[in-house]
Amino acid sequence: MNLLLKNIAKHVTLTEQEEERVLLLTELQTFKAKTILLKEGDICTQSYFVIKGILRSYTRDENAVEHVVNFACAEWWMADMYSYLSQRPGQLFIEVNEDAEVIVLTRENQEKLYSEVPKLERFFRILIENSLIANQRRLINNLTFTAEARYDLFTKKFHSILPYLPQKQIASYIGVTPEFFSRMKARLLKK
Amino acid sequence: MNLLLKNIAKHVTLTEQEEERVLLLTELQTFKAKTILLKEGDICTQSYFVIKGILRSYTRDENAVEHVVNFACAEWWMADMYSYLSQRPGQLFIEVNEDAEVIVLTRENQEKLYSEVPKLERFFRILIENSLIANQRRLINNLTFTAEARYDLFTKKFHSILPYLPQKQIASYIGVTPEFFSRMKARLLKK
DNA sequence: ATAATTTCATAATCTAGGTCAAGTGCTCTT
DNA sequence: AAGAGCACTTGACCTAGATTATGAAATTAT
Repeated sequence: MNLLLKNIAKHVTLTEQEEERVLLLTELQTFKAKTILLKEGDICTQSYFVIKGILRSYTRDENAVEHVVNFACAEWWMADMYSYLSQRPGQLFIEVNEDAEVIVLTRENQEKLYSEVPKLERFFRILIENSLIANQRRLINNLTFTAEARYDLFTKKFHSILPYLPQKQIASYIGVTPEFFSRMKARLLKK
Repeated sequence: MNLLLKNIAKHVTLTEQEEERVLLLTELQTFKAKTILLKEGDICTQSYFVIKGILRSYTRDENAVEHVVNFACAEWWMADMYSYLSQRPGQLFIEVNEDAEVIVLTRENQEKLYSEVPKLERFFRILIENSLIANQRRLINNLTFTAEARYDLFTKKFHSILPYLPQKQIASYIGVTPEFFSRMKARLLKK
């Protein structure tokens, strides 16, 4: 359970009482693969800190084609940030890719934590900042790199979970069809 | 000058003394079109709140092709967030598109404001949150929409400054070549 | 004003990546 | 153990968008 506390400790130092509060206001839960934690149109009332397993977020376009937005493995957070922050219906699905153990933090409890442990304002601000930076970088990468280069970056970012990801999901994340991805991989192996 | 204060007031309420501090720690500056405020490799030590005119950020890829990352017009912030937050060399250029009047906030003064006016922690957190949301949405749009649909979204987001933007920059922002963009526009006019 | 530079349009050709379709092996039921 | 469904591959064909090139119009500098 203290993986979350360890993670917080990387950015701010809490007293034992403050750590106590964090433990009390979060909850460890386990989910089987294929469980859907959030659907399009839902309001995202909780965020997930992954201890074990893999989560995945995606949207469906007007042709019902799924587009993977992100994966989260151990020590990553997952939520539909738009919906979570605005408390309005979002467009993301969040699904369990591999049997998972996650720490659940409700929006409500996060607000409580903000007032009871103000240092956490700083912690979450840093999280959001990092998330923003990662997003901007990915946007730039999508604009400037070819599918092959994007795949290369992907393998670096997610190498620890690579063998667990179906390649149609990887294809979707980097923005190509599964057919093209399959061909591309075959081409890369020849080199 | 109080456009910034008005903007802050949308999210947090400051006392007169606090507003005083904000005014003292920021500075109004004017820049001619084509001025380069930040270059690739620089450390971004200040962020800009636009009062008048237009700023633009972009990267150059390995073939020296420019990719527009964003535009900022009145009441928008502009910075290389990666570099600004991490204080490490960034990859963005920031250039003045149209003669501009901007409020400059240095990283240093922002830190001062955080400690002198803690409410601003909240203000800037909200800014970053909104920025993250906008970015994620754009990423999803790029993955799910065609160039034509992306152009449509662009005109909605930037309609107020549309006539001032060279179309090669618009093309770059939505991720197509100027030639293709020109033909696409001609095609759209026929409808 | 005039030269120089930049922007925009149009056309011909090319290619990264998409679509549709068929077939092979998996895994998961039951 | 048999079938139903997925995930992946491969092939033939298609298209959105890139590239290269050329010239006209519009800005900018001299």
